[in-house]
Amino acid sequence: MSKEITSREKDYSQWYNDLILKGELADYSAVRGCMVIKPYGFSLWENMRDVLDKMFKDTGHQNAYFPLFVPKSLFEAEEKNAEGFAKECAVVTHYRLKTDPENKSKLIVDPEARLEEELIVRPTSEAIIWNTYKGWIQSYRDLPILVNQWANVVRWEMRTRLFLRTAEFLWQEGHTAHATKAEAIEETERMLHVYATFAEEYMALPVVRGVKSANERFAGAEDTYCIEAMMQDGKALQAGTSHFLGQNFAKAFDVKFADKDNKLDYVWATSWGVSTRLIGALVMAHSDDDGLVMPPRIAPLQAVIVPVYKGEESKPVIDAKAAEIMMELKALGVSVKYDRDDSKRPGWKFAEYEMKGVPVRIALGQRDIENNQVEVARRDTKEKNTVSLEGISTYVKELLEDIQVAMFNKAKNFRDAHITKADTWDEFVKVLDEKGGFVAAHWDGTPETEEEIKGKTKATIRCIPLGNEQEDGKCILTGKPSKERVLFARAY
RNA sequence: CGGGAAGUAGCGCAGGCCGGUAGCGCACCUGGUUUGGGACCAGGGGGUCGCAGGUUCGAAUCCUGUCUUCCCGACCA
Repeated sequence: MSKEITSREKDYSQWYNDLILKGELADYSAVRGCMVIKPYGFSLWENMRDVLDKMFKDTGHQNAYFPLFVPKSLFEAEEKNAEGFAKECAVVTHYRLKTDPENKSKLIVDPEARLEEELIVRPTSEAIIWNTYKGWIQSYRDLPILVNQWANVVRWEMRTRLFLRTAEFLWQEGHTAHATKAEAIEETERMLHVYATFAEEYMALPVVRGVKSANERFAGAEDTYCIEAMMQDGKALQAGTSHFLGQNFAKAFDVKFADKDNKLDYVWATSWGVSTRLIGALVMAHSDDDGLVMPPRIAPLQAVIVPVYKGEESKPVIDAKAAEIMMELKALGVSVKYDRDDSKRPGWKFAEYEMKGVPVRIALGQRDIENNQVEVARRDTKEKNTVSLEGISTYVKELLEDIQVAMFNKAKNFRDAHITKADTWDEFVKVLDEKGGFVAAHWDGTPETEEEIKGKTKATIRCIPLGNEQEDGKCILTGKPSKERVLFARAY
């Protein structure tokens, strides 16, 4: 069984790659660092997108779309933001190819078609959006602007990994403009909580809500809020960020508004995003050595019915019963597929749907029909039960909810068991090396200390949790006084 | 971007050192028997060896360059 997947213990990285490739979420492509998201993986993304999109709209946002290209002069306007991304920008310098005079079958870049101003392929859209907002905002009556866009962005990463870090990826980026600082901060926090709710309730992924240290802050932000998740190998993964941008972009793009007293002030801004990286988080948080495990609420397929034929005459009987069950399940809003492909045997299908993480499998054979029952298997625990056909659809519907809750609890127990307090340097290093996970430790609050800890251990401050307990202590490295513990971890 | 490894049929691999025109398993196609955890029998199709040059009578094999991927590192909201 599962002969095709490398076990976590043997090679965690290979296990992850195997799941993505063999679970048919994505493929490598001919372009360095760029992947093909396959239909099954894209279906998962669509489900995530649909839920998030509704949450954004329920909190007052509208979708819009801005250009892929950003003129260099706009890009460099907000200095810190530009600096932060400069090293990983793809740049368009020409607008035409021509036939190679030395080889008619080849094309070359036409040296005479150089752009007067280079275009940056967006690594994020603050620049082009704030340049646009300048024209949209004159008075407080134009505020707030609550806009989101679903888009692709490009960051020329040195080293890529499927879903976790690719040169091009899909995401959403919300960009809002507000009349007051308080309102912008409120928005930043609201969207962080939207992300946390989505991660926990739909992806069954427990997250820590927190604030980034200065070192980890988004380039151009005053504050970066984040949700941090814990993977099965004990490494942390940033699953979403929400930024309070202050007036930095308004100043860089000269976006002012007149308040009720006709006084001019710069607009306050936020931006927030989650990406297809969440799929990587989902894979690494829930899957096992037999394949993917999909949380029911966003699973591309929630249930599959596998017929177990016994002779030619059993086929119409089983097909008819399966059709009944399908109808019932669909009526309850369960996505279900009947796999009557006769070229594959049941055992093959069992393994296949386990690989793809389909939450519930129903095996239906002649024997079952005679006994008015089916065999129902749940993917998360591999438990199999014989269930009466009476009320089967309700049973499955409830089982899907049970699985959703069980997956979250399992991941949360793991996460909670991997938050370890450390009070001495030796202890700190030992936990990182031997156990992994988050280490809650005191820190003197300086970027220099964080940098030094990173240099020594590869661990960074993942976040300062919101509502963090205040407690006097001494910095793990310098021994200087500290008022609270922060969460360190090695991270993706 | 530095170090290491790899690229031969859809997938996984052998062949390469000692150049002579490509092989195995799975998958695929046809027919049949099957079907409660990756079925079996018989017959059959498919690749010119990542790409581009070079050496040679002849290159999967030797040489050079290049592209893609994996692992480690540096880098990275």
